[in-house]
Amino acid sequence: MERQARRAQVLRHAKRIFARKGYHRTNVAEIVSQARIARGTFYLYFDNKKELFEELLEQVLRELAARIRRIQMGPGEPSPIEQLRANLRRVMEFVMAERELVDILLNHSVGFDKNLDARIQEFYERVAAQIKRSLDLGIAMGLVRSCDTGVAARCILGGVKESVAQLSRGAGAEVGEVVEEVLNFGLRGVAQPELSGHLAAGV
Amino acid sequence: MERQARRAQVLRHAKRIFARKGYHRTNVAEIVSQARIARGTFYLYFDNKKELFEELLEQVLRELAARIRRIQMGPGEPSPIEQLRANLRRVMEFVMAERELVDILLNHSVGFDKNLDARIQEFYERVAAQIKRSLDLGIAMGLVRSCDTGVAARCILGGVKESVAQLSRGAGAEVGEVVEEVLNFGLRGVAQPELSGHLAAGV
Amino acid sequence: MERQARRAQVLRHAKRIFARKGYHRTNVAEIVSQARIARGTFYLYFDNKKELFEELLEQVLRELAARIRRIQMGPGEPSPIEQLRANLRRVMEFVMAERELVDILLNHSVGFDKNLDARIQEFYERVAAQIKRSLDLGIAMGLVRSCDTGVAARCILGGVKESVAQLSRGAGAEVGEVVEEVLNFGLRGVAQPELSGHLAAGV
Amino acid sequence: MERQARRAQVLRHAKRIFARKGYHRTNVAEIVSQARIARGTFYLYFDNKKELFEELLEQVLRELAARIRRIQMGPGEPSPIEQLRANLRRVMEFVMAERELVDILLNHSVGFDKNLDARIQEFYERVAAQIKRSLDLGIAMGLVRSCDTGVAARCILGGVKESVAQLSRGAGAEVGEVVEEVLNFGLRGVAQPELSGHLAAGV
DNA sequence: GATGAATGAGTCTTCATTCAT
DNA sequence: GATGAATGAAGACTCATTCAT
Repeated sequence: MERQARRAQVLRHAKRIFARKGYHRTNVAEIVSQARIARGTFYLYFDNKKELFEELLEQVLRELAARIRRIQMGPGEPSPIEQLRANLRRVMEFVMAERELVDILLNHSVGFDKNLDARIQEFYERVAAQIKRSLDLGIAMGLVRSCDTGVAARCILGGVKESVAQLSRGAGAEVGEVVEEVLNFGLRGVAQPELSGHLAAGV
Repeated sequence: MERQARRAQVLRHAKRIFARKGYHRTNVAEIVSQARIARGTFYLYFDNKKELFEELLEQVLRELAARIRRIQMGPGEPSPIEQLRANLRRVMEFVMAERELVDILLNHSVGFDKNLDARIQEFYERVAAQIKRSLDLGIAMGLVRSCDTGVAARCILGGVKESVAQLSRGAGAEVGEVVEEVLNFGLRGVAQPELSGHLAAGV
Repeated sequence: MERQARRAQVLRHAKRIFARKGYHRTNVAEIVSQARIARGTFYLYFDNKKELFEELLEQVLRELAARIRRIQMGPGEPSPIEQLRANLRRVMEFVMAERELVDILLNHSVGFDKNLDARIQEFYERVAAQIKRSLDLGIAMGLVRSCDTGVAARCILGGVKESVAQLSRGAGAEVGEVVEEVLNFGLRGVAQPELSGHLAAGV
Repeated sequence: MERQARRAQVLRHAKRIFARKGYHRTNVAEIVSQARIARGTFYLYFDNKKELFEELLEQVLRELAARIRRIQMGPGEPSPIEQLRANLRRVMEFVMAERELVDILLNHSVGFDKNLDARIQEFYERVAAQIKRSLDLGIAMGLVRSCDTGVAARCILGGVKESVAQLSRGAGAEVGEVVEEVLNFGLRGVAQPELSGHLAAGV
């Protein structure tokens, strides 16, 4: 486990630097200097610079994926809206706890490498598809207005991403308030007009 | 005007390559090879690689800014919703016409340089502020529900960005449909519940 | 003669720039820009940058050589000292009139090119040899003390060069005073001790 | 000290090449090839080509400065003339031992860079000033004839420089003879006529 | 003759990665 | 395992010279 501790140490420092300067402007020299290890040691733990970066990216995608849970419809489950709220809250709390990681995902990862681009693209695609499925179900249940659920899903995803970025930047409101507003906005955007009125201020 | 034609030629090729590979992975050698000019010729028209990139970025920001017009409230003006629709349409049409440029903005520009980052940040900030002002006005006029307009503005901006990206990627629906859906979604997301019902399918 | 005028114009500007920045840091772009001619035109008048530089150097060496006259011993000639003084004066007056050219010779010409180095070396060698011959003659005539005339000739040449540089730099005394002091110093340095006393203040 | 040895190795080779070809015509490729190191290794030891050159220049100026000692007038000190002779000898011996370094100073350093030019200029200025002070003192003591000591100092400096260059070129006499002749010449050039006779052949 | 756009060889410098100790 | 000196491929930029108009 000594090995894992070393890796973690390097990852921690690399994360900070990647978040600040991006992949290309970060050089191995700075990582090893910050992590207080020798240049050669770096390559004992990571195949190369790119692999390290990918590992950080994998970390953030895995964690985010874990925090976005599928809506459960069984009896005894919290209401769907409550589950959405919980999802959002888990995502936003992660954002606040791991700003640097989120920064890497949001700002420094696209256009860096074909494979990685695809990996990230795929993640968002999956999230968007999950939202779309929920919307389609909502329509079937008469809760969601009839609409192009593909586009609507993108709008919701985009709204969340932008709010996440804003939150990570440290500007704007508290996590709780942002969660409520994003949820409120998203729900009203797709809700059946007749139901929209029932969405109270606190949703 | 010969000079401008040459510049344009180089810009055209560079745009394509930057869009595909990003700033760092694009090298001057490839630009000049694609543009069928000699290495030195490049430097007759641009100070350096960065300056060329910035010019492309400036181009897209300028064009987008020009296409997003402030909502006019005077008599004889089209309805605010119609003006929003026109804004969205102009933006989306530009996206379709200049996918590569939009790609550069969306995927390859953040985390590249302090100044450029700030330049882009500022652009989005301005757009978000414009949206927020509209929402605040909407609240005063009783058209928009009471909400955290800062967060809501970010949600709208995010939704547009994500839809734009999707559109640029070539996936999904037609421009017209996307415009309508984004508009519809955004309006309902912030509209007074009583008015939401009046937003017909075609808004 | 139009052609000669053009050449002269370019030479004049090039001279100034070479004097200020040296051969390597002066580029053809600046020369043609200052001379208000097109880049291509430059090559109608000069084979290349180096040739232009050599021409300037040739100019200064030729002019200096012309101003350093062999001492004439016949009856009716001015005294040898008077002839030395005239030589020195002619050299120094040229220095003051053509500082830029002298600067090129003194500061920017050595170590630039094998051939040119040899050319300059040879010039100084010739001057040194001339001085040495005079000293040898002086010894034969009992005017000059017995000494290593090779080294003494170098000392005299060095003294003149250094004084010339100082003069060109604009620091120090008037031409007349410098001429007298250099002459006085040089003569005393080599004169027979018995004659040294006869060299009055004004030599 | 390993590091110092490496630096020294590179400096040694660079010195030789700079001496032969000057700063601009020497390229890093040749230095590393001669020093049998890789291109990148060069930059482990020196920031860039210019810094390396400056270090060599600094070396020669520092060493020369150390070898030129102020004349001490106290009892028990060697006679002033003996001290001058020792200074000259130390300088000339350094010249013979480090011809390449001296070549760099004498032939390749002027007109290369504003700062460096100033650095060298200043060095000579200081030496000239030191000579001038000695002459002024000599006048006060009745040993030196009344003269423009500024110009005389330049003549002496020039004589030494020229002799040094000659010596470095390998032409001419032995160090010992040159020292004696330069000293003799310089002293007689400025001595009170009455004393000039007392300066025997061996000064 | 004059022009100036175009050329491309030449140079410095960076940095991810390796390997002998 | 750890080290850090060494490597060399890669890339940006300059500038003397040419040549079609």
